[in-house]
Amino acid sequence: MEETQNTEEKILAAAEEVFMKAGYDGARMQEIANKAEINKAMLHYYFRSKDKLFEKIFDGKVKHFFPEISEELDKNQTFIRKVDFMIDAYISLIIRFPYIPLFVLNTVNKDNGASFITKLPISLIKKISGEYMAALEKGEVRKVDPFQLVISILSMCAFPFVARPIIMQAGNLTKAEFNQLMEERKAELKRYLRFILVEGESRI
Amino acid sequence: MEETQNTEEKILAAAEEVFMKAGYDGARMQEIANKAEINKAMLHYYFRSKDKLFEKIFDGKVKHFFPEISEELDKNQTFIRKVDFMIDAYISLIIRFPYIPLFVLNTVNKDNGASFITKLPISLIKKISGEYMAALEKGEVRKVDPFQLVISILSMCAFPFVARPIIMQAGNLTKAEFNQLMEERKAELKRYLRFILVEGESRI
DNA sequence: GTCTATAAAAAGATAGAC
DNA sequence: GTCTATCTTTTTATAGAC
Repeated sequence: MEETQNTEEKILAAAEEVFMKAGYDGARMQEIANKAEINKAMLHYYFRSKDKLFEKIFDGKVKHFFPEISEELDKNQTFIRKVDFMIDAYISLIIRFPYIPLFVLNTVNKDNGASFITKLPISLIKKISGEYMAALEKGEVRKVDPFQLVISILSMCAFPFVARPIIMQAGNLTKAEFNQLMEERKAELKRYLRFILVEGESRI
Repeated sequence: MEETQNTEEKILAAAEEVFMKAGYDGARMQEIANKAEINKAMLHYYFRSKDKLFEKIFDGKVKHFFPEISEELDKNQTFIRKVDFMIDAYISLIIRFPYIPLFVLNTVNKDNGASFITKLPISLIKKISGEYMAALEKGEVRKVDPFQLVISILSMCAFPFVARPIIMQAGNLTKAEFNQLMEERKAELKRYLRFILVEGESRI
């Protein structure tokens, strides 16, 4: 944390924290003001309304909903290695920002959430599908439904984090142990994907 | 809908609808009253407070977060067939009650959500793990981490529904097309699980 | 049990002094 | 830019007549 954090930055940091944990409906402007160590009036002075402040936070965080791997996907690598990279990157990302998945999912599921959906870097999904198709042409991978495949990878990476309290209860885990489980999960998922995409191919 | 739906039932039906879509924080007692076609005072007459009403709804719906397949798991079947059954049952369940996953996940992720977690039928997770271990002993399945496996199955079934707006956007789908995709997903996931657990040698 | 009216509290937003 | 004080609206909850 910087010593020279100005008011706007303090508000943004506080708002991020509160909106992430409580969501839009659960967030309170008073709590944001307290956390930023300023008064409510300042929130409106800088950002006019709760809506506007929320949008600022969403815009800043939405890029962390999907990992930035576009560059990596362009490299000359096998598809399975690209998937490896994606799994590592995605799980690492969410371990760092564990509140983002539920935050984003709630926002886009709200009645007025349609406008937020367009802000997501959805192109990643199509890009991975495209990479898969190219790999299929080369005979690198088995034939599966590309869209379902991408959904499955994202699901297996992201869902455990939104279900964290349940998983912690089921496995009787501490927060540290949960993170450890997610670290180990990377290798496990990479194994799964090999089974799904390449091993046993000769029998099909 | 029954003609002879009394006030309490009307309130519960309305509350369920509103809480499911909006969550606790987003739900408004006035909206529940409107939907139930009674006035707000009645809500408090029957349920005292918003908290109490919410808890009633949660208690009634939480059983639908996991499918009821305990009986099926006890049958003398291969593990892979039990997983098949679970995938079909789970996806069918969520297609019927699409709001439940996000509703439950939000509730257990809230600061005061700890008390709600214990109400989930978490034993299912351990039961499936146990079934897996038995199958492993018999040489029916490959060695994987049982806990990670169960998490993966649940993830692949449930996550697409909480990410529905994103998936619909990415695939340019209508609601009906999305449900169709989820129906097809059953078969795709069953294939995946065969690749993961028994390689290409699955004999049905 | 059901209603209208209203209290009580919470929460977003603004006015105006400095 | 920052603050205190206040307004307005929303929302939960209750009182009391019928």
